Amino acid sequence: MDIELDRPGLTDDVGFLLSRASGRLVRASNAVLAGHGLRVRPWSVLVLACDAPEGVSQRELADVLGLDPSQIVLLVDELSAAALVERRPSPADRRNKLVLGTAAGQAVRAAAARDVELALAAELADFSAGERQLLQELLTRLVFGGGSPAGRG
Amino acid sequence: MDIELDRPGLTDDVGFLLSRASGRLVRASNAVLAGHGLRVRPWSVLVLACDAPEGVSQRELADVLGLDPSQIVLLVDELSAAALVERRPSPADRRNKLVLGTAAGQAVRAAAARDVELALAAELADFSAGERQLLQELLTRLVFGGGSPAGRG
DNA sequence: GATGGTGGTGGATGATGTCAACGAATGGAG
DNA sequence: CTCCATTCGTTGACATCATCCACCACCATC
Repeated sequence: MDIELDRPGLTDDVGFLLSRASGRLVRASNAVLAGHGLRVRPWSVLVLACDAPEGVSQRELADVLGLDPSQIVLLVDELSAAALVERRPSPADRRNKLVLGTAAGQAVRAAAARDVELALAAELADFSAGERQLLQELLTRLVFGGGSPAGRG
Repeated sequence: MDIELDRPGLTDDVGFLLSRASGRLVRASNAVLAGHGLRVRPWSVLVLACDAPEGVSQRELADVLGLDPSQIVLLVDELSAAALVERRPSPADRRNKLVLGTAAGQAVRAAAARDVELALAAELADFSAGERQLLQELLTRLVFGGGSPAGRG
């Protein structure tokens, strides 16, 4: 039986729910990505690299992913060792190293993306398409709306 | 100019958004909780312990928080050392150790909860009350699978 | 060619996530 | 009552992640 308290409990806390939901999806995604030799973090770097036709600088990666630049180095190292991405010095600014997805990287990205989407759909099985869309929009505003790190229009 | 891709990008991925949003709120909460000598994790244990009139078993804590039982041990150790909670053997089942919030724990919980709520409100500044409520409900369903623990509606 | 600012790299340290193994206690089967 | 499977708490180990700081390469300015 449920005991209803007159003060806000932990399960009403958006921060807690976010953390819990995130952990759940990360776990599910990791399980699926393991089949491709990836984890969530390297995979997200791979996706960003493959999505940028002209490559992404590591600073941009750190910015979008909300990670410390030193983490990006290791992530790109790992993907580079697997020949999924490659570092290329920027012609405009040689400080920048543009990260680009290789052909193999593109292939892995596509295959992994499908699996991740399936795992995600399984986690969101109780949600209608509209609800999922709504959740996505709310989260997008939460992440990129306020102190937008990537400066999205 | 923005390049619109015909395939789903990372920033459209609910899992990524969840992870990013969670990280953001955890960071903000940790910053606030540092003033009370706490972090998010120990704080959530404290809240659960204080909310349960008859205490919570460590297994229940691990269950609700989605953590490994071995993590709970360290968390309760830490809170116990700070005299915010205490372990009490369950009268019904001596395997169980019920975790209870002390008077000091209740006080810290109340004070910290206010600060956390303020930090949360700041992060959700762009959201209307209805939108925040909506987000909370969606997340609750995602985490607890529709079987709402707090009995909504 | 100094100076200050930026991007990438490396290292250190504490926190997290995950798993395996152990002792204590319970519940059921003989 | 004894044996056995299960559960709870605990400990230890190990990989990943978060955060910070120092360093070098490069760019822009003067």
